[in-house]
Amino acid sequence: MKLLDIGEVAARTGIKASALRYYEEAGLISSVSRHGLRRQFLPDVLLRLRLISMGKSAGFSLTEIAAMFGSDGAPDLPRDVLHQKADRIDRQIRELSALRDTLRHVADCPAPSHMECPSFRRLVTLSGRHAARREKTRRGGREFG
Amino acid sequence: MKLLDIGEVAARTGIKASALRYYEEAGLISSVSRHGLRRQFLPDVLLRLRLISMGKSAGFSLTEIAAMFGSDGAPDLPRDVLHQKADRIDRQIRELSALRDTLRHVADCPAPSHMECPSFRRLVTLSGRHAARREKTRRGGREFG
DNA sequence: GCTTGACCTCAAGTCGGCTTGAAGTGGCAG
DNA sequence: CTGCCACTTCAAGCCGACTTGAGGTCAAGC
Repeated sequence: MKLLDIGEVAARTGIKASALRYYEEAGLISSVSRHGLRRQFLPDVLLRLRLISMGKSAGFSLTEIAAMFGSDGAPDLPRDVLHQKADRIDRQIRELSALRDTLRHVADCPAPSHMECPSFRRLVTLSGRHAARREKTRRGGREFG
Repeated sequence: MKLLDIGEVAARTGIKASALRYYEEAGLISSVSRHGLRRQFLPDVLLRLRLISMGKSAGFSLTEIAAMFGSDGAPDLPRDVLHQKADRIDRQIRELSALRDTLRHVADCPAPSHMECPSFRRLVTLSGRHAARREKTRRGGREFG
């Protein structure tokens, strides 16, 4: 079983050793042994780090990510919670698509002021067609989306 | 021309007044006048705030967002830069889709350890099929994705 | 004309996510 | 045996994005 030195993990993932230590501290990854002082990781950590990176992309906090992927890398959460997370990601994908389309539109549309371009306004407003949820919508709440 | 009081903007968007003031400070939005002390905004600010919210979703910093959407809400950047941003978003969408699929898979797959489930591993590894870029890949760099 | 309450300013505080610096350790090459 | 150098710990620092608190202002309603 070949183990990876923290330095190698850093090199292969592009994540600094300091960040890896921080992740371990936070319970996101774990080293299986030491070689001298040096942490050694199972190769699986690479997969796990990809998962973490994706989670971060999706705007989840490290704490949420830790909760999502339990000890063996498999989510511990009940099915419905997982599906909720997936739904949240779906909404975000829609938002991102709208932004991407908006940027591309703007790159190509010659209108003098985009605020007056109907296609522009339509793009921005798209994906926002549900009522603005008010009230304490703290952490994880979608703002007026 | 009906103007919006900051309180109304806050109510309609779900963004706290303090955050709106912060955004104004940062040059992301601007108030057009005061009623007494109170900031008044053009209705367009709502659209602009949607744009900002989307940009945040996409992981752009406020500074990047400010650069993206110039004074009138229209991006100031050269076409190719805009397309680059759009490409970055596209990659992120792919990552998010992979995460979403992974979550859904895990919610439904009965394998005891997902680390050993080939579909799981495939899903995680998907969207990661280009070489890990090393070196100072600070801010905006995609990690091993 | 006084109170009220939603706003104002400005400085300081908070939180997440790391990074940096100082001081130490230990395997390995020469 | 001696460096060396990549790692270690721990505390402190930093940045972005806000929030909070103290103290102030002012249009509107009674």
